Amino acid sequence: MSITIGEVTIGEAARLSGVKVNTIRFYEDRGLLPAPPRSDGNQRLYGDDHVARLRFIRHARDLGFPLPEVAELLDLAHRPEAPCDAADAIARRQLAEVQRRISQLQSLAGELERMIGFCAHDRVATCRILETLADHALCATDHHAGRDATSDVAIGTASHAGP
Amino acid sequence: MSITIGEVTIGEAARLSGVKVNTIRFYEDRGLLPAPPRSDGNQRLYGDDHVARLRFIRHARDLGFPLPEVAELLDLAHRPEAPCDAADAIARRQLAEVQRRISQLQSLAGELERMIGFCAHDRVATCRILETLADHALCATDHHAGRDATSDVAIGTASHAGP
DNA sequence: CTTGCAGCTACAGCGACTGTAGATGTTACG
DNA sequence: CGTAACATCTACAGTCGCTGTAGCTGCAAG
Repeated sequence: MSITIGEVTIGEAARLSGVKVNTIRFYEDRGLLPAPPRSDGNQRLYGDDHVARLRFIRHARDLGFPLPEVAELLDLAHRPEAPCDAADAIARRQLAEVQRRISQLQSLAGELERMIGFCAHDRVATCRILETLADHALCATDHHAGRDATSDVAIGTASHAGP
Repeated sequence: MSITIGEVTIGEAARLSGVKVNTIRFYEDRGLLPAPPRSDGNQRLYGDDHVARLRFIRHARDLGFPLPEVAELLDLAHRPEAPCDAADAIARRQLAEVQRRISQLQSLAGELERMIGFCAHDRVATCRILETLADHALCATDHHAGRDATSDVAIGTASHAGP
């Protein structure tokens, strides 16, 4: 018989996995997806296992795992007897990273909200948003510089002071 | 007189602004910072206005504004008579983007927490983390594909089905 | 006069793709 | 069977926002 069910082209694999065609080739190049057999006309032919692997990669990527960690997870996934501590560690590391990014973004959102709330919707000259950026610019690096910044510093296109 | 106070080298400007030397040159290249005058020995000489501008850029970048928007904000900042709606719009756009990223990351963290919570800390064969990735891999793209994925798909190195 | 750091230009590299050019393969229609 | 339209092939450039490097030159101190 030799029924090779589910052997699909790269385009079909892309459709089935939700990974773009170019990205599939990219993953192959990076060793995340083994090189598939080719047709007579040199076209890649993928089986269900490839497609499943692509979906695994896609999901892991959606969760924010960088490619090296995705590779690690894939590696673990096909060694069923290995202890799962490693996978746990990777997931926890990733969770910590994600939480770090969330709190970073939250303080950032808070500052943006404050900026927007203060905006008088008048002229740029009195715009709190730009003032905030300029003011913070002046004080944000006090730990770098001892010099007391004069408050009349222009943000404009630095016209160079004549010699 | 022609007292050109505060003319500093690039290294000093870096220290004062918190922007790295290479990054300052990069910003100049990208048109965010005007090319400063040079010394006899061809070295850049920055004034207070340049340093203030660098601090403005740095703060805007810290808030996550991409460079083109930073450029827009800088543009606005030195046109004091322009209405500040544009700055407001940029800030609001940025806030929306940040909030979008936060909620994305939060659902992501939720999923990671669920994965980790379910982990039996046994063998990979029963590891919920890897199963979650594989399972979701199988259902996550149902909207792409009509084909009902068989549940015995291996994630392992796609050994190609013989012809 | 030498030492050593700071600055100069120009370019390669990161991560994770995306998009393109130009050649070939495959398929549908007449 | 021909042809048109589309899919795939390889190979490489571009994206973003830097960072780091190599191999120079400038400059202040001892």
